[in-house]
Amino acid sequence: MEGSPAGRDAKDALFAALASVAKALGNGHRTEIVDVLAQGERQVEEIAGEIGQSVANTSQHLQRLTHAGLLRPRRQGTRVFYRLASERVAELWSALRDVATEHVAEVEVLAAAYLGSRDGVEQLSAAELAERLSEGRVVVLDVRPSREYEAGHIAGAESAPLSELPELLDRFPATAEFVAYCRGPYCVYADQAVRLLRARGRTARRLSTGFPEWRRAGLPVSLAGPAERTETAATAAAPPLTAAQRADTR
Amino acid sequence: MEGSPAGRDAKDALFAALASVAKALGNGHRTEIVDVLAQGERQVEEIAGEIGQSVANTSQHLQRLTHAGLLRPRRQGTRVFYRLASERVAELWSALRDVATEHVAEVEVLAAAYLGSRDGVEQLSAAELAERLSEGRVVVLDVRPSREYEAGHIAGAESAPLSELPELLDRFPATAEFVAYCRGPYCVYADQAVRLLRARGRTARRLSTGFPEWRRAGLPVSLAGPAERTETAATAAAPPLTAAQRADTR
DNA sequence: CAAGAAGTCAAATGATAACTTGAATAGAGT
DNA sequence: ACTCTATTCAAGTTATCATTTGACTTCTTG
Repeated sequence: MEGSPAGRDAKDALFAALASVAKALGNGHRTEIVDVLAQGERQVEEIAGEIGQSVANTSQHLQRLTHAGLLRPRRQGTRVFYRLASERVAELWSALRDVATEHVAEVEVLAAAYLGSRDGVEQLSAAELAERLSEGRVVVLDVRPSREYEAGHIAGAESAPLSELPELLDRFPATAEFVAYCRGPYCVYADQAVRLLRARGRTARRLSTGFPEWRRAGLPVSLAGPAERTETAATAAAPPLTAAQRADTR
Repeated sequence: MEGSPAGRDAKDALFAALASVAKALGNGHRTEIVDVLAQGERQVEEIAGEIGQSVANTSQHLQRLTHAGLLRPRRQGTRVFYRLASERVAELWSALRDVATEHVAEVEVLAAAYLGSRDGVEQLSAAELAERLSEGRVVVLDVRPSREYEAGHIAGAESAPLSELPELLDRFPATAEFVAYCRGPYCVYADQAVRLLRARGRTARRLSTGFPEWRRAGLPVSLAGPAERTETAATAAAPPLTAAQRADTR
């Protein structure tokens, strides 16, 4: 009854199909793609640029992800825009990242190598930021490319791409408490912004996660739309999106 | 600044490390292993039996999972017991299954082939079951092997492995409303139990998920321990385990 | 210390994967 | 119809994966 050869082949086929989704995520370039698309849809060439691969190769990766059900392409004339198939895909990516962060020792080392020394880059959880934000005690900086800011950002955040950050600084009092965020926990921009700010004697920390996680947690965001609208946990889409919250409150 | 070749190699290495976890799950046999281990620790030979593979091959799969950080082995004399590295691994498995279920059309077909026609096997969400259970309106049957029942089960459930189910039936009134559950959404036992019960004119449904999901949702369970104890959401470990809840309430 | 049991290792196999290169589509603009 | 652009396809190479087989290690027990 247990390992009965009865349903053996059927069971193997079923679990192989479940595993096919993991297989699609089992490549560094494809996880990078998912990470980028968590910010919003992109066309092939843009994605290729982001992951530093040829367009042909990127196209094949995109097709594997699509066939695995993780992406949904949208044709527009000669262009193809890819986006995540659903919010759940972003949640899966989050869960994967969390497990890797917790159980793969190598990740810590590689993250330090990529993000730079994290000494002096203090982190802040989404819950803490939400609290301070509601009390108006912080200046929140969105250091992603401005296009991503425009597609949606933390309610009340300023757009401050790294290149423009120095000039923007004069607008804020010397005592301002800054919090920078970008795409996710392994996005460099926020770390660089914090280092830049601290080098200029400012008080700055980074959000431990990124915009997609903040949004999934139902925290207040501003989204691009017919008319720009601000959503909060109260007005957000029906289900309270519990799955994302652990990722944010740690 | 974007695809700057500066941190290119470091970024690739980091994302490759994150993807390594997905790679470990990217094989049907290994996902089966994770599914089994979500019920509790097992030794190599048992696992090999469950997945219908040779011990040597199973051992290598177990080692890949271990090196990826998903499992934690425990030696005891000549035996090695494998278990999931943490609850988060089970959450990752859940997230993966959910995405596959939602976005991979093939899964539905293969599930039907493995579980048998699901006509007449009505499902019940964990939330619904929790409600009926608290009102004492159902008989909950744990149709996993009794060892798994003993390691932990839904509070108030009866152990009813398929082979013993027919005899047990006499103990319950003809009007009893049964709910069967087993390892997870793709576990056959519960479906078979429901069909068996209905063939005998009983009223029966299956829990849509399984014991691990129920437990992670903080719903009441009985766990094996020094003294058998019953835990509920109130007495359970500190964080309310929000991540699991979506999986259960659907 | 010999014998057995439980796992692991090593080598060999056929199958997939990743990336490159160059060619092929398929809309859009002229 | 020509041409440009964005994307995909096809073929080929090298690397990695899954599985089998048989030998090996390491504990336990007589």
